[in-house]
Amino acid sequence: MKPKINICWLRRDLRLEDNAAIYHALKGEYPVLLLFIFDTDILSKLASKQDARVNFLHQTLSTLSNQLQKDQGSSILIQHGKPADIWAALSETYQINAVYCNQDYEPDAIKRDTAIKEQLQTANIQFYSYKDQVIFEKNEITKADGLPYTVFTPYFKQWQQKLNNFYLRAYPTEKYFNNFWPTAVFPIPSLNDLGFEPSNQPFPGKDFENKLDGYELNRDFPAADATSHIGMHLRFGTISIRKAAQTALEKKASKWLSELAWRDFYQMILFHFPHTVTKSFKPKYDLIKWRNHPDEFEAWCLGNTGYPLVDAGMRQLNETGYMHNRVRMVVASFLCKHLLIDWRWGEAYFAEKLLDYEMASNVGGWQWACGSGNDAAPYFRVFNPELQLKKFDPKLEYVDRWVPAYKQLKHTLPMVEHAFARERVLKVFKAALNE
DNA sequence: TTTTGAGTTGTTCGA
DNA sequence: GTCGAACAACTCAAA
Repeated sequence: MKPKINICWLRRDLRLEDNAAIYHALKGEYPVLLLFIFDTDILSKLASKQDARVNFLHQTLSTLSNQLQKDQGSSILIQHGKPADIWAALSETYQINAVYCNQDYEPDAIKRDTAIKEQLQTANIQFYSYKDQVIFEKNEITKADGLPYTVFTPYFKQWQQKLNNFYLRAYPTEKYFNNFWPTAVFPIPSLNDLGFEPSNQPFPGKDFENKLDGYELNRDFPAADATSHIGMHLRFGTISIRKAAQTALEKKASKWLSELAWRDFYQMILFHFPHTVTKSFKPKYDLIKWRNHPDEFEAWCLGNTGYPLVDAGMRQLNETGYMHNRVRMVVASFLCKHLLIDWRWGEAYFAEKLLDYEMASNVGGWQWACGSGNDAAPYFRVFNPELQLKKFDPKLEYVDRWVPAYKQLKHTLPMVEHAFARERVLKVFKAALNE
C-alpha cells in the first residue's frame, strides 16, 4: 500500500523558513514531500547554456536538499520535464492527498497552475496556493471603488497604512519540520542532465541588513554600489519578502521600503493587466514609429554607444548579470528615446541577462522609461546621458570600472548627438500621441 | 457629478 | 553658478 502524502511544489520560493506553502502543507495531516520541477517549457526559452540563473537554482536546490536530509531525514524530489507530465506520473507513483504551492502572478504561470489544478482535481487531489512572494497581492490594495490602482503614489499611501505585524509575521515552519516525509536521498539531476553548463558568474550575498543605512543617501551613485542587491534573492524566494519589509521598518529605511512597495505594485499591475507584457499600458504608445535599427541595437547591447555611462552600464550587465538601478534608467531611456528602439527589445535583452530578472518589475520599469507605463514620466523628459554622468558619476569611478579605455580619451564619439536625438524623439512621440 | 490637486528618479532656458 | 519656469496636456484618485 502506497503511503498517503501531501506534496509541496516549490517554484520561486526556495527556502524552508517563513514559507507560506510549506507552512500550510506541514500543518496538514499527511507527511510532506517537497518537489521542484525544472520546467522544460521555461528552460527551452533560455538563450544561453551557461545561464547563471539555472546554475543558481541548481546550487540552491542541492543545498536545500542536503540540509533537509541532514536535519530531517527527508529530501527534495527534483524532476525535469513538462509539469503536466510530471504530475501525471507522480499521481501514479504516490497516493497524493493534496498539493500546496505559492502563488505566481505571471501570465504563463497562472495558465500553468490553472491547468495543473484542474488536472489534479480530476484525480481527486486538492490544489492549494498561497500568497508568499509579495506583502499585498491582487485586490488587497484597491481604490475605494474596488478597482486596482494604476498610479503608485496613492497605492503606496494605502500600502503603508495597511502594513502591520499581521502581514509581516513569519510563518513558523520550523515548528512542524518533523512532518516532512522521511525519505532516502533523491538523486539530483546534474546541470548537464538539464542541458546546461556551469557559469562562473558569482551570485549576490544575502546580508542586505547592513546595506540599508546609507541607502537613501547613496543609492543613486553607481560607483558607491550602495543598493541592496537582493533582487535575485527575492526573485527566487531565497529571502522572505516579509523578513525584508520587517527589517526595513526596524531600520527605518523608508526609501528602501518604498522600493519593496514598487515590487508589490508591479506584481499587482501584472496580475490585473497581463497584456502589458507585450502591449503599452497607455495604448497610444503602440502607435510610435520605432526606428528599430539592428546595428544600433547591437551597439547598445555591447556597450558601444560612445556615451560613457550607457556603455559602462551595458558592460556591467554583460559581464556580471547586474546593473545599477540608476544606470538601468539611463540605458533604457537611451534605447527608447535616443535610438528610437522599441522598449520590448530592451526588455527582452534585460530578461536574458539580468540575474535578478523579474517580469513584473522589468516590464513595468521599461514601460516607465519609455513613457508608456504607469505613472510614466512625460515623454518630453529625455534623460541626458552626459548630464546624468556629471550628476551621478562625476569622477568617472563607475565608468572607469567597466570601460577603462574612456580614461585615455579626451573626447568620446557618441553614436548619435544628444540634442539631435532629443528633437527627433520628441517629434516622433508627439506624432504618435496626437493621432 | 464635478472639481481639485497631483503625478519616482528630468532637462533646458533665460534671468 | 543658481533659480524658477516651461515643457503639454492628460489622467488618475479622492473629496
